[in-house]
Amino acid sequence: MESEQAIRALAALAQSTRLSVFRLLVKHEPNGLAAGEIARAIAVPQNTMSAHLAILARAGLVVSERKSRSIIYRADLAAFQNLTSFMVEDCCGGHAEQCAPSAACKPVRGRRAKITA
Amino acid sequence: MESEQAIRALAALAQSTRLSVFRLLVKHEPNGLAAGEIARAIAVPQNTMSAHLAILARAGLVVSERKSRSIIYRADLAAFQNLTSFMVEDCCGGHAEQCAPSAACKPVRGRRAKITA
DNA sequence: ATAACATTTTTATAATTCTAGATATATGGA
DNA sequence: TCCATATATCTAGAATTATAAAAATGTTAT
Repeated sequence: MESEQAIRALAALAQSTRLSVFRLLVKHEPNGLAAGEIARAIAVPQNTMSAHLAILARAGLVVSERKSRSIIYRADLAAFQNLTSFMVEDCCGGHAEQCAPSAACKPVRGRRAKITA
Repeated sequence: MESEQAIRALAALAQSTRLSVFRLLVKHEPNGLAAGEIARAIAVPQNTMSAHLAILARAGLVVSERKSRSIIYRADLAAFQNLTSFMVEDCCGGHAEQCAPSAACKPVRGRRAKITA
C-alpha cells in the first residue's frame, strides 16, 4: 500500500459521520446497505451522505453496486486490513517478538497482509 | 473506546508527516526516539514536528518521557490495536465466520481487545 | 550565573474540509 | 410518455487544520 492511499483512507475515517457509516457497514457485512438506508440510519440528509459515501469509496474502504434503483454499499474488510498492516509494517525493526504483549504487530498472524479480494 | 477518541486518533494519523512519524516509531519499538531525531529523520522543522507530536500524543497513539535534555517518544501499540478493534466491532453482526477470508474481523483472535498496558 | 542545547508555545496566514440547498441523472412502473 | 423513487453533482459560506517564524521554557555543563 502506498502512503498516499493510506492517508486517503485515514482521512475518510477521521470524520464522525463517515466513521459511523463504516462501522455500520462492517456490521452489515456481507449483505451491505443501500445509500438511502444508511442516510436514514445515521440521520443525515441524503445529499450530504452521498458526498460522504463517495469519499469512503474513493478511499477504497467501501464498494458499491447498483441494484435496481438502489445503490448497495459494502465495507471492504480486506482493504481495511491492508491499511492496518501498512501502519505497523516492520514493527520493532522486524523483531515483533520484542514488542509489548500486543497483537498489533502481527495483524495477520505473522505473515504480511496481501489480500486483494 | 469512544467514538470521539477514535476520531482524534484517525485524524492524527491522516496527515503525511504524522503517519510517517507513527510508522517510524512503530519500527523503533520498544526503544523510542527523541523528538529531535524524529524531526531530523523526517526532515521537518523542529517546531512543526513538535506540534505534530503533540497531536499524536493527545490522540493517545504515542507516549513521551523526558530523558535528560531529550524527550523520547514511543508508539503505543496497544492503543493502536484498541482503535482497529473498535472499527470492526460487531463485524458481520457478530457472526465473523460469515465474513470474507479476511482476518480484519478477528484482530485479536476472537477476543475483544482490552489491553491497557 | 552564563551559555549551549532540546523542545514547546504563540501567532498568523494559507489551504482544506464540512454541510446542505438546489438541481441533475438514472431506474422502474403505470 | 409521465411520474415517483433513489442517488449524485454543483455550489458557497462556515469552520477547521497545516505550517513555520519568533519567542519562551526547561535542562545540563562549565
